[in-house]
Amino acid sequence: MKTATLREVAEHAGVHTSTASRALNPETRDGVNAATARRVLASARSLGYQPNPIARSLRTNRTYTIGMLIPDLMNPLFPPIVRGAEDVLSEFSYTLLLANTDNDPDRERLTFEALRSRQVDGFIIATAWRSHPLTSQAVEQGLSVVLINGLVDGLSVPAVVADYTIGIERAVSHLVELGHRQIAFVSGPVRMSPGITRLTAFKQTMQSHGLEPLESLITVCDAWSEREGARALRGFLGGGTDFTAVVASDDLLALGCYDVVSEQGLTCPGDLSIVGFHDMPFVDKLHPPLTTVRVPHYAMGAESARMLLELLGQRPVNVRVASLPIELVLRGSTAPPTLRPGPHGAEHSSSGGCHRSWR
Amino acid sequence: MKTATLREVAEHAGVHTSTASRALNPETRDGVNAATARRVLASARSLGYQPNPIARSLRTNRTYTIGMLIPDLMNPLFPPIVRGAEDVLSEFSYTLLLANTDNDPDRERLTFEALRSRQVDGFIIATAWRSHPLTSQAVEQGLSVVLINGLVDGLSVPAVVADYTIGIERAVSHLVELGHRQIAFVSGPVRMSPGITRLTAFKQTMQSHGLEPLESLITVCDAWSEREGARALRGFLGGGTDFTAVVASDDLLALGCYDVVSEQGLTCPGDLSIVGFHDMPFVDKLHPPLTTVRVPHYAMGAESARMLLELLGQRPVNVRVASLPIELVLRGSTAPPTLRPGPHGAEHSSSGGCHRSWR
DNA sequence: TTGTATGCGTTATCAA
DNA sequence: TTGATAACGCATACAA
Repeated sequence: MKTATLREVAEHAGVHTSTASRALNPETRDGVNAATARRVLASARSLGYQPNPIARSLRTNRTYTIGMLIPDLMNPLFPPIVRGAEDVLSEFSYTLLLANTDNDPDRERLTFEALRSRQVDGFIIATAWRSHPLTSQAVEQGLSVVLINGLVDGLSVPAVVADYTIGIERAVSHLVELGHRQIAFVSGPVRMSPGITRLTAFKQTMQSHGLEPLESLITVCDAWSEREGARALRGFLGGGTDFTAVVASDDLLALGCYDVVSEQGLTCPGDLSIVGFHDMPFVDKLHPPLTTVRVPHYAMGAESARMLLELLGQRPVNVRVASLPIELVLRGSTAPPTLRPGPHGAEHSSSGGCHRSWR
Repeated sequence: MKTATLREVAEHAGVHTSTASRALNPETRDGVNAATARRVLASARSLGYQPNPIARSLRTNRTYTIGMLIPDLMNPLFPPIVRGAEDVLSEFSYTLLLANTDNDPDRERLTFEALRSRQVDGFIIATAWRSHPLTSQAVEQGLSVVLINGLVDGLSVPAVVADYTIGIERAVSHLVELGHRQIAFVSGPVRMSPGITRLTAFKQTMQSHGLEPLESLITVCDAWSEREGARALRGFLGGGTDFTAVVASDDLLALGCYDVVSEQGLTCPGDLSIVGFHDMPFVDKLHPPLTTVRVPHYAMGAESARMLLELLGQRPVNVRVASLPIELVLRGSTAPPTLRPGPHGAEHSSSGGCHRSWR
């Protein structure tokens, strides 16, 4: 089932392949007699001509394909990102080559080279390492790269992120407004861009409310996983420092906290308010529904593709970082702290809202 | 940043390009002097030679790319399927081209043609329509296609599915063992292969237990969505036929049932047992945790890729349908029917376990 | 405005 | 065992 070739179209129209080529290509069509152009187009249609992108690519060094590197499609973060990118890419007749890296440097390198050797026109990279030689080298070599979900330290490269800082700000402020003063933070890995950004934002927001972010109420996790989230909360509960609320840097971390809450016979939000981050699918179905920061993943994916396409365009474009708006989604996992009779009792005292009963 | 070409390698090694090509290609390497071969390989390595797949494809008509058509990556079903496929494809140096179709025939056709014109070596198609001209034509034209998640009526084509029938059997039998007799079924679209398969399995299993599948307790939904699931359950509740349990053909449908349960002030599993299908991520976190049929999506994706690769291999292979094992995951949404005092009261009577109180 | 000629980087056929 | 040559399908510099 071979499709017609340019030559066949040309013969059918009674012109030479070069003329046919020009007529078929909108860019060069005006250099050809309108009548012949019409004739060629008619022939092409009648023969069901489809240009062979392989041959074209060999000639033009453009494949109209984009390589996308993500850690793991099975992390609920990524499907909407990928889908957003694919939607705009396909709109512009680009095709997406997708590869998972599991955040494993070797696998990253391998898949990157595989895509590169396939002559993809550009890359969308979703591995959010702050230090990422792969990206640095790619940029150095003049490859077109757009980062999504994070930045690389010290590297000027187009990127799409969300207003993570504002997200954390909203989360913390919400808790403070509810009356919480002792707020714990479950941080994602600080070697990853969103991890450090959110941790920093947490500390700053606390201070801007006149609250001290206590080291004993901050745990930096090794991964964005439920297990790590659970570990963090267990640590807080056994750590001897009172707290009435937890901000998690990610919904999976928050889910881990949920597990510990029921494991320890506590209640949320009665004993402990919890805020997540990302608004993953179905966290509104949890018990209680998770208050969380909604990140516009689909829009981010779409924007990253638009940015890359722009980068690939003729005219030079200045590097920029798009930061998409974010919102706090109020649900059932946050409430005012319960004032239980404690040794001091005052809401603002260091052990106010003392919940040590669940230790 | 151009990579070295074959010609450069040949010159460096002091041989002709054709010799270099032969030396580099394991298939043809034995047709070349061992010493020269070594010399060529050394040159290639020292120049960092990477074959240009575009040029190779133009010549060989093989791209080592696979096109994958899925309805929507944002449906939690598909990420593991895609990931499974990508993992084995990349293992064999194939690259995945991914496209979403939204089950829209026009978009399907467009993306299919786009991938085809890119000369993908084969297709993995995850749109489970029972009647699918696209697939039929592709097969007719001799394209390599593997279906995943469904079959096309009357078409002999390799496919990977799971034992959906057994899954439904287990679900229904589980409910029957718990004592349920009036069991409703929320069916997916019957124009889709998994939809009709599960509906048929439900009816058969009911009959095998000596129970009559009542039309008034079966609703065929238009989509695998929460909204449709909710609509179905509302219909049952307002339909005048008693029932104590619901089997949903999909977890999203089951989620819709959950919504109606709380909307109507009912309890699950107290008033109503619910079984889902698929074991989507996080349904174990629902309240109550969803009893559901676990479908091995990742393994299915991986198997579909293996099958396609085999199909692409040299020796002809007979069409087959791989049906992967499935299991029922018992969680909190199923329990024995509550025996409330009803007009008849007998457990096995037609209105036994009458729960009309929630009408 | 159209045709000629050439090359993109490979592989495959044929001779030597 | 190796080299010369053509061809895959298209785009483009140049000539007409």
